[in-house]
Amino acid sequence: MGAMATTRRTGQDRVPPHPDITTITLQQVLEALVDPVRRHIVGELYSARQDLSCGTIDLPVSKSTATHHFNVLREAGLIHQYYAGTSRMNGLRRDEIDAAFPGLLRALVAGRGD
Amino acid sequence: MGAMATTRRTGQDRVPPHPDITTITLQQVLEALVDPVRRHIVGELYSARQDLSCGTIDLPVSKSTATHHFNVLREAGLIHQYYAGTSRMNGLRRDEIDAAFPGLLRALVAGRGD
DNA sequence: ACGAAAGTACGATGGCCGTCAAACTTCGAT
DNA sequence: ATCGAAGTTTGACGGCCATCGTACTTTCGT
Repeated sequence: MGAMATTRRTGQDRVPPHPDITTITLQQVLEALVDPVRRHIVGELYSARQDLSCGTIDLPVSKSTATHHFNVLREAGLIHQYYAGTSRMNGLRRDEIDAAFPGLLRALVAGRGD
Repeated sequence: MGAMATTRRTGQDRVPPHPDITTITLQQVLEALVDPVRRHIVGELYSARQDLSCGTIDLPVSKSTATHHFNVLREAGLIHQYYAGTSRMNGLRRDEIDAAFPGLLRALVAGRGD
């Protein structure tokens, strides 16, 4: 109602909160990575070795569900997200994950056959 | 009412089926190990370095639930089970797991802090 | 200024899974 | 032969989570 009374929210203001990786438990990581769709996302980011927008990774789910999965991954400290135009970019927090859970990421993405 | 017509079922006949480990997918393993109770069981077997009966591992759940968890672990190819008297023994299939999913077991049991 | 593109927010829904209690089975000991 | 110990089986229940459609927001081109 208040005609544009709210401050204009743009660009950087849209970036969601990212957790400190050291506060993440193994339990959280496993709950995030037990889902095949989310593990697929991580696998793509892992082999791409660069940030990817949500759209570039095609998933067997609707857009709203995809958003949900990216959110879970971010909240688990596994990816970082930021905006580039209308696209939301996603990057794997590889080094941090490796530091917090040595060997885990490699063991999971290596699990080819699934 | 065939008086004892059924063949007496004893000892070895009670051992449940164990899957060939190479038929197990990473997805199955993760679904098994995402549960904290089951991961605790695996952790105990891992550090004990010997077979343990269900009773020796104390769990924060009822006996029937414990049975359920051991079953899941067996069906996921992670443990083998056999009877010793009234006790059911459980052994970690460590070498087979390591062969099928290199580095996974170590990464998971190392996750101390949860 | 408009429209399309790329996601997001919000319920609603459906299925799966961890949990338990109660009744039962199997075995060892007395 | 009985009892107790150790698990199992079955059925029921509750909660969580992946999924979707719809409506909405932000940004970029034109």
